[in-house]
Amino acid sequence: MAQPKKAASIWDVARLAGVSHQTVSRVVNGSPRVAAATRDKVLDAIAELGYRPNRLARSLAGGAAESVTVLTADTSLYGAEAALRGIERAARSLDWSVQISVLDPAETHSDADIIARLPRAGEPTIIMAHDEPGMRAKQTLLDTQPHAMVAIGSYTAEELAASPWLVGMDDGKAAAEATRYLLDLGHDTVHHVAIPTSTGTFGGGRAHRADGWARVLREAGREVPNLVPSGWTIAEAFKAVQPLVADPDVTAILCGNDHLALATLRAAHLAGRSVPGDLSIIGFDNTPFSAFTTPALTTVNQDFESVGRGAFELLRHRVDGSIPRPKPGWPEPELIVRETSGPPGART
Amino acid sequence: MAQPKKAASIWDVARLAGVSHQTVSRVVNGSPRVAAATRDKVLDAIAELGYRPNRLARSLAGGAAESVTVLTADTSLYGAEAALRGIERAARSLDWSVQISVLDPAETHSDADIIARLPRAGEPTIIMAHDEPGMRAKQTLLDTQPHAMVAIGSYTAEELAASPWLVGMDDGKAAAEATRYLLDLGHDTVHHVAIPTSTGTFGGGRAHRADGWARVLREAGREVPNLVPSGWTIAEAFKAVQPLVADPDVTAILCGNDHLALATLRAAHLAGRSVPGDLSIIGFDNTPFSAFTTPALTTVNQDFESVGRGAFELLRHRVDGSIPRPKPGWPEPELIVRETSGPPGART
DNA sequence: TCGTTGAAAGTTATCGCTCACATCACTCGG
DNA sequence: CCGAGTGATGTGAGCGATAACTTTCAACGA
Repeated sequence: MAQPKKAASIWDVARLAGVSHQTVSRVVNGSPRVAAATRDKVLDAIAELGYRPNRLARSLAGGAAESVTVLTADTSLYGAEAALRGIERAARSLDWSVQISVLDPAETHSDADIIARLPRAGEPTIIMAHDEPGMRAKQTLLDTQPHAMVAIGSYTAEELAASPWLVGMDDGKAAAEATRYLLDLGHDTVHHVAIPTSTGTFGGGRAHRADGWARVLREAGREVPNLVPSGWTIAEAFKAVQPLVADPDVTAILCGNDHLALATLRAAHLAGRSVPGDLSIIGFDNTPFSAFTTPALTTVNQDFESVGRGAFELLRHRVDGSIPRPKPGWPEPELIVRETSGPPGART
Repeated sequence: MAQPKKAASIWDVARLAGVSHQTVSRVVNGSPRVAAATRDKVLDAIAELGYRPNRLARSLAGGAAESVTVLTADTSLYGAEAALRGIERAARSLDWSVQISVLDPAETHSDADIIARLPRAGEPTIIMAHDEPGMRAKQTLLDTQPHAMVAIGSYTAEELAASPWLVGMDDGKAAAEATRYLLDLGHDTVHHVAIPTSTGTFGGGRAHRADGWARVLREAGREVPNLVPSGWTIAEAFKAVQPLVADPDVTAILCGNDHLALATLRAAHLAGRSVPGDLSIIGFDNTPFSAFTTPALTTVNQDFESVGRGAFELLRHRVDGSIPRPKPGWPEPELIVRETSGPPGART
């Protein structure tokens, strides 16, 4: 066993069972036109040799896909992780395999670079990245194999309808809802600490969370405060929100995700401001920890896992050219009110 | 473009460049024995056709591995996620591809089931799972392809030395250190809320964190309290620690990971116990959020990403039969004292 | 001048499997 | 009693590369 003894091939099984390789193939793939006795012989041989089909050879020969590659920006983000889980589950249940490839935000990936990550031309691919390299990857795939790619992100209903290769949720609407909720609570205005994708500094400008927030403020005739940009890490956010929590006029902050909200909560605490008494904080994503912070975070729940599953389904259909576009069968983002939000000056 | 136009193969390139397919192969693989003029012709053809090698075919023919499959239990655990990131980074830098396959803890996976997840016989595999299915997967691979598998986990120095296919850190030592630290602070004893892998109910019984904890208590001549078992989720932990936080005699709790610690912190808060005044809480893993809770969690830092990288390196060497075993070049687990720990009855 | 040498390029076999077709042995209707 | 029909198998050709030879041909030394 220590010796990497060559693995059994379909031919070895065929020889041992005394049949042709094609018959073995039929048995393995569950073809109905095989005599029961023959099937048993083959099955025995397979067991004895410990044979198992080589997926590589199979896809090479058959052209059957049965494999997805996920191009992602950062698996440490809760949303990305959950979506990946959804993809994996869905794929697994159909016996597809899942490859992941992390796009480094620091590097500039050339088209060739991106293409090189796919195991073969026409490889079904899901893109989960909204940063510069992600956008580039999207464009590259759109140009080379539009029928075998799908992108996950946050899009408005119109965008989703316009591009059959887009999957996502309208978190702009959710951000609007959260903002309106804070306004209704009596806050004069709401500040926004934004995740990098919301700063709209690169092509495409996915700034939906920020858009929804700004729209509601304008509709309510309020001043739209400068958006506070933050990096993805909690530490960056902690730094970014310092001026905000130090300003006593700021009574409500909508954060781009729960990590930023946690940083804001911490910063507020250290600045001596009580939450939600002096300051209301709302997060985004309903990250598992969010229900257990002190005070517990008010946040927006998003079912990323379903989105991941949906992306896989859509991709599968696009690849085999069937059904045009399945309905997004997942719940809309929804505000979950916990303990970090309340009326201004409510000193609990 | 809408039509899944067949991708260019090496033959197409050869034809266009007016050379043999082998010459194209030489150019693609950077063989030195190709005339400059020929190389240019081929390169032009490649560019014109947008040709790119098919990895499947390449591995089929060459036998070159260039692919790892990661069998993991749960990508939502910080440790697993970080290790996966480490693996991906290391693999990517060598141009290997990474497959992931999530083992469902609820299902009982048969050997065949596990084997079926690997794209081919002898597929290099890294196992990151300590639950029932993970153990089974480990055994299966150990039996069928010991030279092409590596397992990540927490092991003692002796275990690591004994099994050349093991990679990990000695978190038992770290747990011991944390326990000793609490004892030195003046606590009579330390309670332990354990992650599922520490309850030792299944084969192998990886109970290192709990072991280290119990050992120190015994060495100090203290009573070893009953270990409090918890599930992986924060909600489960929250439920499990209720009796603990309700008991005023409990002054120090070591938690199996930061999520459990967060739940404990929350439960303590709701039970009206101040931290660290009435109760000290220590977590494990130094999860990103742990520095930003209020109060900030004292925890044990572990460099999972390095472990992941190390696992990949080891696997690579095992596969090609080189170097017996590289030294684990990552930092040992280390206690990070923040705000949730202090002397008993210290009412800050 | 002829054989030697070695770089450059071409040929052929293979990897493990699926596809499309060919073959073979029966069974059944006229 | 024979050809058609049908289910069970076998045969051969790729899929897209790489590996291991073989061939071609110009340069070079004796």
